[in-house]
Amino acid sequence: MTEEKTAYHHGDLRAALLGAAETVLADTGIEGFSLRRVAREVGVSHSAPAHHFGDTQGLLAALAAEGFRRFLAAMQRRQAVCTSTDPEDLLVASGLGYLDFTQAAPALFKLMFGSDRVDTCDPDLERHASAAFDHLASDIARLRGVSPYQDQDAMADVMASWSMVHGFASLLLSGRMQPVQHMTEVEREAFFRKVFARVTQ
Amino acid sequence: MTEEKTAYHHGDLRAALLGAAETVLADTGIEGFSLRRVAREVGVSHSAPAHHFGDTQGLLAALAAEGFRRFLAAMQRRQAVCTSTDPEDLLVASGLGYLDFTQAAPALFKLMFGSDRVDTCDPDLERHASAAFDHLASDIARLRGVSPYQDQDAMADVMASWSMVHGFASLLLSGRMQPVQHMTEVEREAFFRKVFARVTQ
DNA sequence: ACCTTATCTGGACATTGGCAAGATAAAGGT
DNA sequence: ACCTTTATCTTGCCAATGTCCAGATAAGGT
Repeated sequence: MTEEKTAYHHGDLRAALLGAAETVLADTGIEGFSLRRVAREVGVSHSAPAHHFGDTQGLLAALAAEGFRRFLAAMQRRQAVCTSTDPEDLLVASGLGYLDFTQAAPALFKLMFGSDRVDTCDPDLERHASAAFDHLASDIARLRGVSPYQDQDAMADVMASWSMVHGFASLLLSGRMQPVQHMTEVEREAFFRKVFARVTQ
Repeated sequence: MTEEKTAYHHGDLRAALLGAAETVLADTGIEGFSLRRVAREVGVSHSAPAHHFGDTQGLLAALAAEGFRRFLAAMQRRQAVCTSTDPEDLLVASGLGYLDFTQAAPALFKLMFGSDRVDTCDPDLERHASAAFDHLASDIARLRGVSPYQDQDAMADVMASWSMVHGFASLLLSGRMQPVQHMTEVEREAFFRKVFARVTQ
């Protein structure tokens, strides 16, 4: 029951499919994504995934949920290595983590935010997406001293910083931000800090 | 050679296909987009589009180019009805035009920025995308009194405002901006002005 | 009139997602 | 031990899709 011996009952097909799905996604992009290829990659029949995820939407929703988990982790990681305790620096750190994620897993990022192929009603997905949003909200709460959920100006701050970093990342990925496209990683980070500063004052 | 009589030689198949493609795109989304359905909609054989656009990528690239044309027009329209001559107001007007377009043609917008299914090397597409970018750059040039192409701070301003409005629009479309989702149109515009003000100072 | 070129049709093929029926294994109750 | 139930996976099937290819049809130039 360990590996490669059992023809039937893979053991942990669900996880294996998710892993393969991410590979395929990164390889072919969302539009070229194929459920059958994922199955082939894992070495199971073409309709094996159905039992675990229902259909393609289901698999992609699960993958997107996993994406949001890592997305949040990326923001927290940057904050963890941030020596400062200044709320503004911590917000910037989150922004940098945001960018880290989009650069490391562009296709996954597009899936999470842009795609029509995910079941956005998936409760697990909703939960993890909300968790990521809450992280940003708490960054702003720390910065402004008031919860965005109770103060409309603070909520506008949340939306402003979120829109900024999200737009920056999206444009970068879509290849339409020519002047930034050819920068080195350090240059890009410096440039982002400069841009992001316009919203954190 | 006017209408519906000629079986062969449709007359203006290229334009008809583009029109139908937009309808199909709005109807099924990018991922559900089907070349054969576009052909069916127009009433031609399934491989008629190939001669005009090559393949699906080609058609979608042409559609995206047309999208950028209208995208620019939407920004200019808002500026045209803007009574003020204050550079800041004019920039905000562009932002509102940006939003107008994304709300009016969400699928087209996603195609233009998010999709892997368009041939991004298409020269016509490149040209119109650049024109839209230049419009924003000139808005900033007017506001800062210096061309972004010659001043890195001004370029950071361009990227900041572009990222902001683009992120705002994208998040709105992806349905992940819950607090703003349920606003009326006027509320949303007021909120956007508030958010966007954070980048125009 | 003839030839060239542009435009469109129709058939073919591999690939895809989803469905239904069946095979195989694990678990659970007696 | 045995039998039943459930979970898991396979196989065969279907309609739909994108792209290629050979041809049919029209338009234009000579």
